[in-house]
Amino acid sequence: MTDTSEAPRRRTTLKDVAIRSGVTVSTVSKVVNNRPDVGAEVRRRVLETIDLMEFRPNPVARGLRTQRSDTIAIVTDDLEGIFTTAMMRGVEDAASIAGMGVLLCNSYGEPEREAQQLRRLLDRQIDALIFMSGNRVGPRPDPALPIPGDVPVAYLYEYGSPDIPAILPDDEGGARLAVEHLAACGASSIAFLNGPREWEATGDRLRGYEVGLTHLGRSLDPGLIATSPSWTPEDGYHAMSQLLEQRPNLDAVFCGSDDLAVGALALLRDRGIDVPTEVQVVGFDDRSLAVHQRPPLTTVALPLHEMGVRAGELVLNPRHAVTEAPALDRVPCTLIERQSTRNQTS
Amino acid sequence: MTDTSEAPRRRTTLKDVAIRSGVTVSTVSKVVNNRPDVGAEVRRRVLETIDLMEFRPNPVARGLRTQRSDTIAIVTDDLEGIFTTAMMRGVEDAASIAGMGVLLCNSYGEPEREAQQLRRLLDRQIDALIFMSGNRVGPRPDPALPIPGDVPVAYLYEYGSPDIPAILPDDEGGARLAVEHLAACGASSIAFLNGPREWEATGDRLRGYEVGLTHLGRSLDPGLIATSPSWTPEDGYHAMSQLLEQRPNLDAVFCGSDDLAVGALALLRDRGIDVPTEVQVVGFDDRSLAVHQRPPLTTVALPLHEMGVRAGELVLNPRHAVTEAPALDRVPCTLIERQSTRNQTS
DNA sequence: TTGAAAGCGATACCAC
DNA sequence: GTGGTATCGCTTTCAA
Repeated sequence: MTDTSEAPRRRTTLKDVAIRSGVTVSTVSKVVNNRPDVGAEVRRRVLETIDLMEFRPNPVARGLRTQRSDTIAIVTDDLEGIFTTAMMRGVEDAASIAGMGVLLCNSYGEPEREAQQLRRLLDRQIDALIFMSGNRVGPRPDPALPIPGDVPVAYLYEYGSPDIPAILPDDEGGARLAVEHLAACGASSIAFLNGPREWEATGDRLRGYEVGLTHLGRSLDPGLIATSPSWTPEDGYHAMSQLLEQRPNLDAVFCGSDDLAVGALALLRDRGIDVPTEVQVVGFDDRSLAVHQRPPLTTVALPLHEMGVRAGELVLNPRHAVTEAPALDRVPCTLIERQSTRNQTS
Repeated sequence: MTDTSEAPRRRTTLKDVAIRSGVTVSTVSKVVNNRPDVGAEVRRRVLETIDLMEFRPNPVARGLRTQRSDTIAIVTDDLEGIFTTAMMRGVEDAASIAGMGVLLCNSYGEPEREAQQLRRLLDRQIDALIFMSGNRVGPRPDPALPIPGDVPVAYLYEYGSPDIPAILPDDEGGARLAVEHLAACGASSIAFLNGPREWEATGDRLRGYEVGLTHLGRSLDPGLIATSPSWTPEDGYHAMSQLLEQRPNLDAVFCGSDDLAVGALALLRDRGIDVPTEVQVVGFDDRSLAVHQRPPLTTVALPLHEMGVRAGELVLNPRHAVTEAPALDRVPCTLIERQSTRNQTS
């Protein structure tokens, strides 16, 4: 095998830099960690040598000494969850500000794997831990391994023991947002095409729908609520047709997910009902498909990135937790206006 | 905040064990790494102390000394890819046999991120590297950072410079499998409902379809081939209807993906055409939805797990690469027989 | 402000 | 077989 890559020549160390710049390792170390007690001229010289020699401190050695790793780990049960990436980016953004890296681990939802992963992570001196659900908010059992008290922990998109702070989306508030938007756009009969009951978020969204209507001084009509047995567009399609059967005069429908909304849109199209002039539609989740619908779907966006950021900040500044201790942090959703609802200002 | 977890008491070290068992650290180290040069009695005693004290060697310290991390990293461009998890499990299985752990990193498909991640990984003394595509086989640029020659590298579900071995599914062979199965099940007019041309795998599958038919001594009929503009069931539905229009007498259809097959099944159902008595259907990928179709879908399974295993073994035994140097390893697909095709033996 | 030296927790070479 | 000890690369008192 002809070797195409660089020779594996020994990496330059603190000592190399020290010798080259005519000081001792102590001094170089101070410069690297930019401590104040270093003369300006010396610092300049050392810094110069550092990037001349392309020195990067060995994190393993540093870790041995400091017992830290500048790394925070995310343990998830579902890599493929459609929300993992967005949340992870949030965590990474928060982490990188603090000069930390993020590690992702998959427990496959198996406690045994989780324990194994945690053991590994803890052995590698992880500095903080975030347990994240990939696609579904809900309760979870305690970590498969007791976490040492000096490792901050948070739940993200899931929750459990009140000892561990959790970051969740404000599904209820999001649903209210949708209802209020529809009302503001002139809808008088707003239906709710809900997702499967077993999903915790659907309960929250239903509550938001009800609270929203009530708050608007409107009455609740059970005939305006349909529950789809699944999240698929197909079932959304059927549920929408039911809804129309029960309440032919409805002029708006709030869907519990974008997928359901896709189904609803399809049915409305098949029936020759125009969106948004005859019926307005709002989805939930702001999946990428929302923008590609005809018309582009107005939807409630989950604050995934922001949730990740908060989780990251939370574990990086555990002092917050001590003082404020917000066991449950509900992050507000935002409404993304597109063309499946009428413009509020027109 | 009342602390519910264990006190963070200092972890037990090699030295602790040594003292407790009345030997020196050298000896304990030997036992831990089960070196032969240790007396049976001493070994027993030390081992006993080890699990009495719940000693686990500190991988950071060990890493500093050995320059290794017992960890192999996977860098993927797509965490949410529907195939990531299965391949990752394969890698993990191969790794765990060698006592290695696996780290997953997301480059988000951005070279800059990839470079950043690689820098981090290399700094942390990763022992091997696998670049993995989450959902689509295709060529990729060289690693965003030159990889030191002593770190074995492999591509998984993607490929690039011939210096780096690649593990890919044998899409062509898989397609042949499907065609041959359909023929064996008595199909005389086998259509191919292909996916979008831009996807490399569809080309391979088309070739397999053609080679398969040719090999069976059948002629190729362009009218039996449809190309769906996307992978969605909707487009599969339409393509299937086209196919029937062009060749009303077809009695089998091989679909380029399970999703397309779902669409095809839907159309056949709508048309009142029975599967498998009138038309037999085979999918590709063996997604979980295949088994839930009516009838359950016969499909060609991608050897994802096996591919992961091979990638893992490859980077763990780079000597193989030196001698055999299989730049491209095509792993055979397997046929999963279900009820959308007629039983071969009946 | 700078430097000397003691670790962090393990491995490995070399005596005994 | 077992033990002493230098070493991996860096951080961190503590003196100078």
